[in-house]
Amino acid sequence: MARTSVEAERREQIIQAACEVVSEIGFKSLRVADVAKRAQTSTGTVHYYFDTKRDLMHAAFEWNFNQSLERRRPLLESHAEPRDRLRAFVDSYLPRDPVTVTAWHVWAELWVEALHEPDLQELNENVYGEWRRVMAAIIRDGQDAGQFRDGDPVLLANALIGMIDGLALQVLLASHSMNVDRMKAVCDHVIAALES
Amino acid sequence: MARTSVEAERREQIIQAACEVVSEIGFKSLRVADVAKRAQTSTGTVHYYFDTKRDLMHAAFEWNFNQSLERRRPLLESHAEPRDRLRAFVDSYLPRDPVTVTAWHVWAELWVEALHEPDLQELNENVYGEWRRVMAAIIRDGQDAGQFRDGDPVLLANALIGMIDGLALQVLLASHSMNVDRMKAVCDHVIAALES
DNA sequence: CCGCATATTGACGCATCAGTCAACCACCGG
DNA sequence: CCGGTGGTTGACTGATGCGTCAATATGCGG
Repeated sequence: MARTSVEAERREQIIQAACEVVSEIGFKSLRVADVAKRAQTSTGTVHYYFDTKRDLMHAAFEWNFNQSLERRRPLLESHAEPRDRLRAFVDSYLPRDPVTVTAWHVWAELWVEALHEPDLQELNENVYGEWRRVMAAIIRDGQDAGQFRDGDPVLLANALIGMIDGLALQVLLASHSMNVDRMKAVCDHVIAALES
Repeated sequence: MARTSVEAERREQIIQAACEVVSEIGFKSLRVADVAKRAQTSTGTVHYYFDTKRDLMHAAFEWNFNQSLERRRPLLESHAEPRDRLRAFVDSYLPRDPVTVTAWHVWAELWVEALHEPDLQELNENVYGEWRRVMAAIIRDGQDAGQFRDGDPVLLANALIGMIDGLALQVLLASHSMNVDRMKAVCDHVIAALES
C-alpha cells in the first residue's frame, strides 16, 4: 500500500453533498458539477468514485436511509414507556430542523424516481419495511403494557406511517394550510385516539 | 375568422398525452418528442400551443387536477348517507384502475416538482384545499347525522387525506407489503374507527 | 378561386452535460 | 530519494433535446 486510503471519507463527503444538492434543487436539476462543487472537489473526482450519476444517486438514497435510522437509534432506547417512545418517534419525523427537512426531500425524490426504477423500489422496500417494523414493535409493546387500544399492530403502523408521509409532503410543499404545528396537532390527535 | 378553431381540442389532446407519458416514464425522462408522438403530432405543433416544456407540464398538472374533480362529482351526489359517501369517496382514490393510477403518478410528479417551483405549490394548494374541503364537508355531514364521532372535521380530513396520499404512494411503488387490498383494509379500519 | 388566418411540419442551431482521458500530484515504503 | 499506487484535475467530446423557423398546408369568407 502506497498511501492510506481516503476512499471511505471521500465517498461519504460526495454522497452527503449529493443529498444536499438534491434537497435544494431536486434530482431533475442536479448536475454532477453541482455535487462536485458542493463537495469542494471536481467532476473528475466524483466520477472516480461513482461510475455514473445513477450510481451516485443510488448511493445517496441509501445513505440518506441509513443516516435516518442511525439518528433515531438512541431515541428508541431512551424511553422506557411505549407511550413516550411512540410520541418521540413520531415527533422525530416532523420536518422541523434542516437535517430532517433535507432527509424528507431526498425521500420524496427517491419515491418518484423509484416509480420507474425497480432497483430503487427495492431500497424503498427496505426503508418502509424497517420503519413499519419499528413502529409496529412500539405499538405492540404499548398494547402489551395496556397503554394502547387493541388492533393489528402492523395495520395501525401502516396507517400512522402513511399519514406521516402524506402530511410531511404537504408541509414540505409550503402549504398554507399545513405546517409543522398543524401536522403535530394531527399526529397528536391520532396518537391520543390510539391511547384512549 | 378564416377557419374554425381546433385549439381547444388540440391542446387537450397534447395535455392528455403529456399526462400519459409522465405517468409512464416520469417528468425527468419526458421529452417533448415523446409527447408529440403520443399525441400523434409533431414537436412543432406541441410548441405551437405551448411555448415551453414547462408551460406544457404546468397545464398538464392543472388538467390532471380538474379531471380528478370532474370524475368524482357524480359520486358525491349519488350517496345520500354521509357514511356511504365517505366510503365511496375514499374508495375512488384507491389506485386500482389505470385512469386512477395515472392520475396518482402525475400527482406524485407534481409534488416533487413543486418542492422547487412556487407556481406549482400554488396549484397543489388548490388541489389539496379542494380535497380537504370535500372530505371535511362529508365528515361534518356525518357528524351532524350522528354517524361519525365528534372531532374537528378539518383535522380529521387532514389525517385521512394524509394517510391516503402516503399509502397510495407505497402501493404505486409496487411495495411487496402494501398493495391495493391492504390499503383498502387500512382505510376501512380507520373509517370504522371514525364511525363507532 | 383567391386571400388570409390558422395550423402543421421536421430539420436545424445551439446549449447543456455526463462521462473520458491524459497529465499531474501526494504520500508511503524501501 | 525514488518508484509505484492511489488520488485529483478540468478540458474535451459526443450525445441529447429544447425551441426556432421557413416552408407548407388547410379551410373559410368574400
